[in-house]
Amino acid sequence: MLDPKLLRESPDLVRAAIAKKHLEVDLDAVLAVDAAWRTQLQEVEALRAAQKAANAATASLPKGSPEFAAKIAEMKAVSTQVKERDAKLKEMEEQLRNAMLTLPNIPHASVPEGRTPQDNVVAATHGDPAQVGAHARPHWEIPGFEKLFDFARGAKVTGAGFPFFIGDGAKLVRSLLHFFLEEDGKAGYVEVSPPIFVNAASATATGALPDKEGQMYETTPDRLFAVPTAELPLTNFFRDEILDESVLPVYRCAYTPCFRREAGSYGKDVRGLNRVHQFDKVELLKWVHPATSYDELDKLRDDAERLLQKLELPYRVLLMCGGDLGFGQAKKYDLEVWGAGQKRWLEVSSCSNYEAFQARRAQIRFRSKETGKPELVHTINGSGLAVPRVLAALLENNLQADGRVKIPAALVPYFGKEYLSFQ
RNA sequence: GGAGAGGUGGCAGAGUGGUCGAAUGCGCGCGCUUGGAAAGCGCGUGUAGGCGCAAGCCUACCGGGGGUUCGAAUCCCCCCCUCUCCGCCA
Repeated sequence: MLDPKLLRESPDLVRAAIAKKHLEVDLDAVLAVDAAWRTQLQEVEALRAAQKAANAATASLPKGSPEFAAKIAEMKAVSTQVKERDAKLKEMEEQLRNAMLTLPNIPHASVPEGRTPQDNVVAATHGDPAQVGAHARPHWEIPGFEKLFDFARGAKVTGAGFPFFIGDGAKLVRSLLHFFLEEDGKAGYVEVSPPIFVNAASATATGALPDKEGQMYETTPDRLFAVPTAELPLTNFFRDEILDESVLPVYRCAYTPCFRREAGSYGKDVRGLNRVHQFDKVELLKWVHPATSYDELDKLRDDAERLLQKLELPYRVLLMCGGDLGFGQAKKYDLEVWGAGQKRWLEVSSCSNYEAFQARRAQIRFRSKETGKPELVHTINGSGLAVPRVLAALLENNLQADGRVKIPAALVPYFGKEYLSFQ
């Protein structure tokens, strides 16, 4: 959600933001709703002030006296009027809130212009895609793949996109998670093991509701949502709180399974481990002082990149253009690992600065030492990292002539062996 | 899951349906006092929204939502949470 004051004082900034994100929003309609609401608010508050004054006067009159009775009769009329206008005001408040929710966050000045993924800017490339994967093939075509990654039985037991990981497959998942958490811990992120279901209030505060309602698994009868990312429980940790400025920045990481219904996905995207309904991911999240948020975004991106470097996987960093930015994001980098067999880039981390957009909706603030007043924090998050696609890239890039997969040196202490075998 | 008790400001804790944004204490801030500190004394100390150049003014908020009433922290209903006891259980 945007700052209503910004909308009133600088509507052109908001207009430019909408254009840069290539969204269709009727800003004038929002402004009109806002103006109407303020007029109504002033009317209601004036009436209330009168009502309060009259009530105070009544209190000093002797009960049962003619003056008392007269005053009450008089106030009945005011009361009726307040109720009518107040009902109208509530309606308009709801309208205003809905209108405000249609306004996207403002992209940072450094975000490139552009409409489609083709307009994203390659900010960095690490490793040489051409030099790896001599024996590469799509991971799902590696002989013996289904022994370690059993999609067919997963489909039987639960449904498509819920694979079983078996033997070395399961062990590799566990090794990666352990590796990620250890490395993230060294980088200063405090490990958290959060609930993997959140309530509607939490889902709403981070914007998952109502926008992505159909993308989440929902439980009955309690109406809890299986988390699509640890970002949800993690961000909501400080919901409706005012932090001491001295605790900022707060760095946290969390492993959770992530659940996504992925309605509407199709094609190559969904082959093998590229896109599944349940997957494991370590999420990095920071709550920071607004003055430092872009430095913190870059540092978080470095932290995520370092994981890929240690795994010796080729990857690139995309700076997302305006049109490819999420609704609430001010700036975003995607980390894409090279899938040597599929010959595709696979997104494994999305590092974003939401500035105050999430914080306003979730009411996460800190008390400014300077002003003594509460201010909204900036929130930054990114994966560090998502397991299945890293695993897919590992299989494809490190496949040997003998059909085994070489485990990167950094991972060997966790995996316990230098090779993964499909036998 | 059952029975009971309770949710009030940073914390503790009062509050008869009417001048209660809410006593009092603690904490915190500023000042006085002191050689310095403690104690003591005085003043101040919530959040949000609207209006205003500003000083400031107005409105709302006593777990959340709804209701009764001219008027609700106080009465009624629903929900959430916490505590105690019982049951069940990894």
